[in-house]
Amino acid sequence: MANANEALAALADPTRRIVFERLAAGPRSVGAIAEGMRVSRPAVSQHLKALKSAGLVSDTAEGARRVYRIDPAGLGAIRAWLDGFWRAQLESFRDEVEKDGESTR
Amino acid sequence: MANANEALAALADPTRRIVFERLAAGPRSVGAIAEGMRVSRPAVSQHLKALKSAGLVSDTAEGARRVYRIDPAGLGAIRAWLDGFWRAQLESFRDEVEKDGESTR
DNA sequence: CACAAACGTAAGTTCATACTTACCGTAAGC
DNA sequence: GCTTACGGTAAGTATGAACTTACGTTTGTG
Repeated sequence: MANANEALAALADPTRRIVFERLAAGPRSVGAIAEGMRVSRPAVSQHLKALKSAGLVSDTAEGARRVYRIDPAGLGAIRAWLDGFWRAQLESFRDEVEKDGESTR
Repeated sequence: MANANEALAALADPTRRIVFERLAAGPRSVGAIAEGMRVSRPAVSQHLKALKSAGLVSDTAEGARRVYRIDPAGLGAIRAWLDGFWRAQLESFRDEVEKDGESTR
């Protein structure tokens, strides 16, 4: 839980990113998240399960409803993974400065 | 090209992450990347195509071979997207301090 | 105590995509 | 001019996963 691999895989799905971005605005219940979305509420539940397993969200029982909020752990894992690449990349740059070649993007 | 969505989707695949991580060690040809991997060389080619479309790698023709290297643009897109969440999350934290509830991870 | 609301889960379907083999173009070596 | 590396692309297949509807469970309400 909260490893970069699973977190990246979880955020790959567009619908799941929408769910996640809605939670960025503040904690919400499942129904509130699903409201106005194009997928059914059970679908949102399944996405929340995946996000939770990836350490990206956490939930709290609040009576009959269940409030989800963003868990910084998952974000942190991705950020750490990313930072590793930044560093490696900088070193790699330093190793081979001055090298041309038409980069075909 | 180089938007966070596509970059995240590209890095979701485990095999593609391996390819990407190999490139983090330094620029390599397609054959060199595929060497020792469990998938065929054409598979690696297809993954490189996806990574390139996501702005995560760039390639250079070097005689008969084609050398791939990491493109910082894709990483930057993800990082920017991530930083937005960091900020939003901090504000959201500040808004509702002091709130208990057993967080069931 | 019955009914409604909120949510998770099971089962099944459908569509995406990661892989394979086969083929084709291009650059280098004899 | 042939033949051998190198790598991209086409076509076809199969596994996974993102949905749907249906159902069960818990809480709150009359």
